[in-house]
Amino acid sequence: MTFETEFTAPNMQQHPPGTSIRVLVVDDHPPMRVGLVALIRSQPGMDVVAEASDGERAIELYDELRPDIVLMDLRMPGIGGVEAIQVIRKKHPDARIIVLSTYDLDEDIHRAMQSGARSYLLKDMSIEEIASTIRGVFAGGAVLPPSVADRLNERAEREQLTERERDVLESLIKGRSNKEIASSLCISEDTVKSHLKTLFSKLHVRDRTGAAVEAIRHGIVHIK
Amino acid sequence: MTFETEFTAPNMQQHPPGTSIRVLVVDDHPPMRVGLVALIRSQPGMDVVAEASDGERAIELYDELRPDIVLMDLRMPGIGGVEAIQVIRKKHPDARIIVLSTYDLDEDIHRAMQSGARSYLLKDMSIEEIASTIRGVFAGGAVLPPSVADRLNERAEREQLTERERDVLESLIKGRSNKEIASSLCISEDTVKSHLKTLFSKLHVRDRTGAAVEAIRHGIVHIK
DNA sequence: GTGCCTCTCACCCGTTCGGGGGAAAATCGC
DNA sequence: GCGATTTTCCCCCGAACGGGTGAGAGGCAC
Repeated sequence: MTFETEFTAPNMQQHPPGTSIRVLVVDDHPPMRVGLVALIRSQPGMDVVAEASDGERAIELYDELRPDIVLMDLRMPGIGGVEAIQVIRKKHPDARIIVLSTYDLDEDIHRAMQSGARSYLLKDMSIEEIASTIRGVFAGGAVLPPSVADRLNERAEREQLTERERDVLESLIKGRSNKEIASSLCISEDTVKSHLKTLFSKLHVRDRTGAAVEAIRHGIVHIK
Repeated sequence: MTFETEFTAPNMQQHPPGTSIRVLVVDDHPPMRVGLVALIRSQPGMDVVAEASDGERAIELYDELRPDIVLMDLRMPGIGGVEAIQVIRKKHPDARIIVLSTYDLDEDIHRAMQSGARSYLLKDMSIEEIASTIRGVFAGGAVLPPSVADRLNERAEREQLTERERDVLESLIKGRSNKEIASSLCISEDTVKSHLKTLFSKLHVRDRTGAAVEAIRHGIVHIK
């Protein structure tokens, strides 16, 4: 699986005169919402039709308004961005959703893209990049800025964890010993150690502490 | 050390007609800067005199413009917010700086306040809270919204780590064994174990993995 | 079927880790 | 100077951990 890098130039798509790209903005930070709305309204041929501060409201507003583009933050209270994307795309497979995240947590990028997001932007990008990505996605493509495509591919090249390995990892981060992980997952301690061995080699670490740090660093497991 | 909660009502301070509260906005995320600027400009008696996207530029601009208020993000590339606050306050002890952070990482709150920030805001706060805090700090007080004061006090009640303990903790998070930590800090392995014992009890964990997770969770040590 | 992967479990063995003590310097505030 | 804190080091010891190796059961693909 490789992500393409067809980054579009600004204004590549001329929309019909009189109509605008209708955007739904979803972010839990009020000043960020103000910024995104101002940014979009300042662009010719673009308008904000609604704002939401969580995933649940975003789903409602999508159903109601059918915007052309959704600009979706990932980490939000309640229903997060990834889940909201899944719900929206299930009902509306043609929904065009662009993920906008603070972190370059590769695991979240991956989950969002697999859930059907068309593009992924980081908040440290310029307003030009953001605007041109909206135009590009509206024009129909899965538009990714080069830097993001690189990160996605880097993530894709990383070794995948199995479901069970993830379970062990989560349990480990809760501070449990091998014995406790075993009983919480209803398997033997030897099996836990077996999973840990493959886990260490996949994450390129040599002990549980390294595994915990690496998992948190890459957003494989969320704490907080 | 206890932080007071004298949260001010909006518009508590009437500034002289004709003059405005001159604000410097510092944040590395372009859309967030747009939002903060729009938010401030929309408030009567407030204006943005400049924007910066990193600590270094913020320091330059403060020297040049002497704004009434600095709205400062903490996590930025290059010189971070805490260091920028320290530099500015050293030259200008009367500088009024408000920290604006995405995370409620208690350790960063604490460092920023100890470096001389007058108040601390989180990005999930409303534009009303942000505006009224700017007015309050301009009026002269150290204004903290109640929720933030709570978090600060919670942090203050937590047990303090000594410098050496912090060194050991950082080294631990780099994935080092006790022996490696010892040689990297030029002390004996027994000393490392001794520090770890007190570290575990202060952080209320029982092993190095728990210590690593807890340190990252509370922002005591930054990864990434 | 044959292969591949995942999940499960087992045994051995050396190392590391963490808890329990104790204690001597150095630093700092009062 | 005196007490508190910090930093340094030491000992003992059992439990936990991690590496090596092997292997059976189940699922899926070709």
